[in-house]
Amino acid sequence: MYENMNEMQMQAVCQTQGPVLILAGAGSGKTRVLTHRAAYLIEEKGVSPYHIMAITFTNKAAGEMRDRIDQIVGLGSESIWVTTFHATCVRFLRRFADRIGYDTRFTIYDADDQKQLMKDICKRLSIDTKNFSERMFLNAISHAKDELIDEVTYQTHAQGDFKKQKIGEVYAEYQKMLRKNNAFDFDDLIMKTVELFRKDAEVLQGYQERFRYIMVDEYQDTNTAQFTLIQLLASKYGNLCVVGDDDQSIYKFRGANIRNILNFEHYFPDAAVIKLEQNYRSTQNILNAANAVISNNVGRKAKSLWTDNPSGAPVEFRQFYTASDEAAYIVEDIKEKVKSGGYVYQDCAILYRTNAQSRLFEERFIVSNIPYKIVGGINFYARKEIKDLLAYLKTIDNAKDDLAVRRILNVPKRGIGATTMAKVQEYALDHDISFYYALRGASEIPSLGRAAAKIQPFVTFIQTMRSKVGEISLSDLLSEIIESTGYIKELELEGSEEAQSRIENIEELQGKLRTYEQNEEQPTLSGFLEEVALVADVDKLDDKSDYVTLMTLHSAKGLEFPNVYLAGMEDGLFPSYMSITSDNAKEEVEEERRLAYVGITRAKENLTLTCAKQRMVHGKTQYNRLSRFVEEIPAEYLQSKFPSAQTQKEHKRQSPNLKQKALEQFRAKPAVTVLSKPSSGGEKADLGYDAGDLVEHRKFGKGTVVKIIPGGRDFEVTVQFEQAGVKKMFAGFAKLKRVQE
DNA sequence: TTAAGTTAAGTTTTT
DNA sequence: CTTAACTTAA
Repeated sequence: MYENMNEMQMQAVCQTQGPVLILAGAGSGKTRVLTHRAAYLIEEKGVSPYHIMAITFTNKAAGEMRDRIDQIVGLGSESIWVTTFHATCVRFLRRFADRIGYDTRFTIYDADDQKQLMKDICKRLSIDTKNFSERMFLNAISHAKDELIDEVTYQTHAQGDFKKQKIGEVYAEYQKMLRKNNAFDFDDLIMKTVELFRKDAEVLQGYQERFRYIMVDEYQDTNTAQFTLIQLLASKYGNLCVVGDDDQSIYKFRGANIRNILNFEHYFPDAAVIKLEQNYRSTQNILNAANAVISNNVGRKAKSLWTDNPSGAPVEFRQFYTASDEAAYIVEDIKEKVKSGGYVYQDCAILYRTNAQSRLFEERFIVSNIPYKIVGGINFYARKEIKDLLAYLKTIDNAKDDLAVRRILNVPKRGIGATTMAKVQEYALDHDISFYYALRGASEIPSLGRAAAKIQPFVTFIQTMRSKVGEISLSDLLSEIIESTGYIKELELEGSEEAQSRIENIEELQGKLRTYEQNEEQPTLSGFLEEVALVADVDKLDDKSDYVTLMTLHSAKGLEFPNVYLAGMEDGLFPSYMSITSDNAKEEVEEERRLAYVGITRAKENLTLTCAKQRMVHGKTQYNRLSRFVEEIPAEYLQSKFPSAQTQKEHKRQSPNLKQKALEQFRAKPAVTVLSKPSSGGEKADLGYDAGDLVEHRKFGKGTVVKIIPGGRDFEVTVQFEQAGVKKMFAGFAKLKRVQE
C-alpha cells in the first residue's frame, strides 16, 4: 500500500502522535498522504476509525476524501468522520444548540437571506444606506464573527468610533433578528459552536474523547474561529495534523488567517514539521513558471517545489484584441486538442478570475456544440424558482423563519403587496410574535381590513401541508406544493426559453429530493433543507460524462487538469482592480499572486495564458494592460504568440534577460490600429497614452495608467500615482502627458 | 393598493 | 449587462 510513496510522504503518514504540520506544495500528493495516514492509524496503530476526523473546506474535497479513504481503508471506513467545517458544526449544533439557548431546529441563512434581513434592519433603524451600505454591515459582521467577536464585545470596542458604533448597533439587531427567526448564518455555525464548547465542558469533553485524531486539509484557509474550534477539539489528545500550503492561501477575504499556518509551530512548540516538495502533477515548465511567479511574494515559508517530470511544452501566452476573440480561440484550441491531441473534454478546464467572464465562453461552446459545465456562478439553490419552493418547505418546517414566509406570501400572486406586508410586520413586531403567527391571526389585525381575506387561503394551505408532513413522502409534499400553487403551470404559460429552464430546474430539485429520500435512512424535511443549505455548486462536479469545465480560480483549488487555460490575464481583472487600488495594495496583490500560483499549478501538461486588449465589463468597454503575473514568468518557460504572424517570429528564442524588453516592446505596440476602427467607439489614439503607460499630471506627479473607459465624448482615466494614490479623472481635463520610463 | 413598466445604480473571490 | 428602486396606470 505504501510502496509508491516517497520518504517525506511516508514520514508524514507515520508521524501519528502529537501536533504535525505538513507543508504540502501544489501537487505533492497531500490527499494521498492524508488518506494513507487514516489507513495507517487504523491498521498499524490499532486506532478505531470512530476516533478519526478529517475536516475540509468544501463538500467536494470532503467527498473526494471520503471516496479515497473508503477505497484504502475498506471495512470500518464509514465510521471516520469526513466533512466540512460547516457541516460538522451543524451536526454539533443540531444536537446541542439548546445548551446555548437556541432551538435545535434552526434554519441556515444564505447570502441572499442575510441581505434581505439586513435591508429590513437598515430600514427599521432608519439608516442611510448611501453612507453605510447593507453590504458593508454584513462584511463587518462577518469579519467580526470570523474573529469570534460577538455583538456585545464589538460594541464595547466601538467606543468613540461613530462608524463602529453604528455597526455594533446593527450587529446587535441582526443577531436579535436571527435568533428570533431561529436561524444561523454561515459564520454563526462556527462561532456558536465555539461558544457551545466554551460554555459547556460536558459537550466539549464528549467530542474531545471521540475525535482523538484530527486532520485538517487546506489548513492555510482556516480563520480564527475555525482554528479555535480545532484547537478546542484537539486540546485533550493533541493529535492534530494539519496540511496546507501558505502559497495557496486565497481566502483572506473570507477571514482566512495566514498566521494560522505561519505560526503553527509557535502555537504548538513540539510540532513535527514535514515538507512535501516533490510535485507529481506538472511538467517542469509549468512548475518553473509557477515558482517564478510566487517568488515575488515576501513572507513565505521557505520551500522549493521540484519535479522529476519531463520539461514538457512551454507555457503558452496569447493576446487578443477582444475578449470574444479570446473565447473563440480557447474553444477552438480545445476542439483541436480533442480532435487530434488525444485528449477528451474532461481534460480541459478554463479558469478565470470573475464569474462574469464565463458568459462569452458559454456562448462560444453552444455555437460550437461542445459539452461544457460552468461551476459556481449562481448557485443552483440560489435560483429564484428553487428558493421559492424551498421557502415553502422552510415555512412548513420552521414557523419561525419569517424571511421564508414573506418570500412566498405573494408567490404566486395573491394580491398581497408591500403595504399589507408592512402592516402584518408591524403587528408582529408590536406583539412580539413571528410573522407567520401574525398571518394566522390576520383577521385580528384591524389595519388590514379587506386584505385579511386574501391571507386566509395561504394560511390554510400551509396548515394543511403541515398536517401532511410525516404522512406523505417528502417528494409528494413538494409535488403537492407545485401543484397547488400552480408554479409550473404558470411557467408553462409564459412559454419563454427562460421559463423552460426554470421548469427544468424545478424538476432537478424534485430529483434531488428523491435522491435524498433514497440515500437517507430517516429522511426529514429539516435534514433535506440542511443538506441543501450547505451545498455549493462546486460540489456537484460528476465525472460520468465528458465536458469542458469552466470555473473561477477560487473554485479550482484542489483540482487538476491536463490542459488548463487561464483567461483574462490582465491587470485590473487579474490582479483585480480592487486589489491594485486598495489601501494595502501590496498585501492584496500578493493574495492575487497566490491565486495565480494556484491557477498555474492546476495544469498537468499544457498551460495557456490569454488576455484581451479590449473587454466589456459591466456593459462598458475597458482597456487593460497585460497582467503583471505574466511578466513575472521568465521568457525561457514562456512561448508568446500574438495575433499577427510577424510578431510571433520576433519573440521566439529570447534569452531570459531580454524578457522585460520584449514585453515592453510588445506593450508598446498597442492595438491602436485596430481600436481606431470607427466601429468600437475607440478614437483612442488621440490620448497619446494607453493603459500601462507612465504618465505625468501637473499636480499629482507621475503615475501609471490603470484603466481607460470611453464615455460620451471623453475618457475616464484611472491612474495609480506614485505619490497621490489612485485617481479617476476625465482625459479632457486631466491633461496627462506620457513620459518615458 | 397592486402590478406592470421605466429608469437608475452597482458590480471579486465563497462556505 | 443585470438587479433594484422608482413611476404610473389599472
